[in-house]
Amino acid sequence: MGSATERRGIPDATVTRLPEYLRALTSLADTGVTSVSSEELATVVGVNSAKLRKDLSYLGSYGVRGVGYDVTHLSDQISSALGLTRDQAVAIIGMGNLGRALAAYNGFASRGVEVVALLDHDPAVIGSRIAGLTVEPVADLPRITSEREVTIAMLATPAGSAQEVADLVVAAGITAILNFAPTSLELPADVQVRKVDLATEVQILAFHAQQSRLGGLPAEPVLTEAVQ
Amino acid sequence: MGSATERRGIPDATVTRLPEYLRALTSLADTGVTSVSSEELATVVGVNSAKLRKDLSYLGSYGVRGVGYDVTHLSDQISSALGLTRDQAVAIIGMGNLGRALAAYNGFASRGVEVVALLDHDPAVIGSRIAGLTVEPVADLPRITSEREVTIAMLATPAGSAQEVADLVVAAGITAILNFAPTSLELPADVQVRKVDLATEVQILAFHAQQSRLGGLPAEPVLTEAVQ
DNA sequence: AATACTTTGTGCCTTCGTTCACAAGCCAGG
DNA sequence: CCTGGCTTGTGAACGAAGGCACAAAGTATT
Repeated sequence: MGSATERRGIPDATVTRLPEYLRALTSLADTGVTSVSSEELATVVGVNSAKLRKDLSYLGSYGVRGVGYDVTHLSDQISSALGLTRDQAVAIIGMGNLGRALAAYNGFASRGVEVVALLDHDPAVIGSRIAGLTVEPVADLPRITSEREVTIAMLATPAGSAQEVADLVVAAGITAILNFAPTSLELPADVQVRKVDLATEVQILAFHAQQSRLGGLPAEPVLTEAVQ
Repeated sequence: MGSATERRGIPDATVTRLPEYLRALTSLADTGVTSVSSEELATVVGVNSAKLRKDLSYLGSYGVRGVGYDVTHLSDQISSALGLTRDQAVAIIGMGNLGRALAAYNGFASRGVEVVALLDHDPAVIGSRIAGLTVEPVADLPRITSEREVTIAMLATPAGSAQEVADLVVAAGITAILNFAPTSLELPADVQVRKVDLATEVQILAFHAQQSRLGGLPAEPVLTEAVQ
């Protein structure tokens, strides 16, 4: 992640928080708020206000001292920094349970994400319609990618075929992958991969659950740190 | 007791990686491998081998110098450290697209996660069967939690009701939540929350995709003042 | 038994991220 | 215009995480 060709610009940790800020700002705007202080916004998203200000400072100085930030303007700036000036065209590959759920997920549209293609390599699935789109063969990925300007692929295949499909994705010219398959992918360094592994998340929670179960003891209160 | 399970203060960053190691080890065991070096395992999961060794050292010294780690034994130790000696009983709340997909996801069983309850508060959904379970009313959560020893809740409700439901979850005695709703929750400090937000993940990738698009340029990456 | 070889476990240094705390800057009111 | 009250933006201290490099500790070989 932090390795290789990282432009000395916005730190990774900050980038991962920007979407949170954006969501909170959008929510505030919906309730008619036009101006917000770092303290207020920080409370909403649950972070330290100094961290929030520093994060925003990487984008430029868009706050007004003594006043706060203009909600609309800040939203625009964050959107711009994230590259959301246009919707991101996403292809979902693997139409199992998860793939279908992703295709039908209605939380994307309002946040700059548009699903433009559904792919599978099972002939029994190809051609069926899911969430308003027709499932297409994986083999068509290169054509689809260039025609619809796909920038991001969501991999929802079984673990066994994830690497193989990921190679196809990269060959098709896509450089950003959201990997839902429970396996790690070996890909060129210039391809960005983020991983969402549900069982992993549960196991991390299991650890903390165990800690708090053992934690009530009078022994050592040494580790009462908050996570994240 | 005095020997093996001496896990005092495993760093968060390590905890998040342990499930990855466990998955890789399980996969290795399935292919008949009985012993593995830190270098080999590190390659499989895509991390630095020194980091891997340091991570494992927090659990204790289970490697043999000159040889490596016994796959089965190490798996057991990690499982134990994570608190996976028993399956984690999980309740999924919110039976929309995502909740259904989670309920039907077949990647849990083999990794120590058992879905023991599906909940919703829509009477039209309650009583229907999904993935072998009957959907129950959210109001029954306290009883279900104690009867089935639920330790973790997955929140797959709309953003609007997430906080409200989370409060119920906590009131029912659950202290670990995996939040799929695109909102941040305000909860007591002793409740562990992890968040999975799909749109956020895509937006993070969008940033990196944009970076590599602009990558070759010598100019400044982020200064978008002219945009209005 | 002694030497050669392999791999772990970890001390130390570097890098990255977080938090504090305060000067700088802006608005409002008199 | 000046004063007082807020809030931003950031230098500096602190802390967590990452990675190098090597001594320690084992196996294999002769």
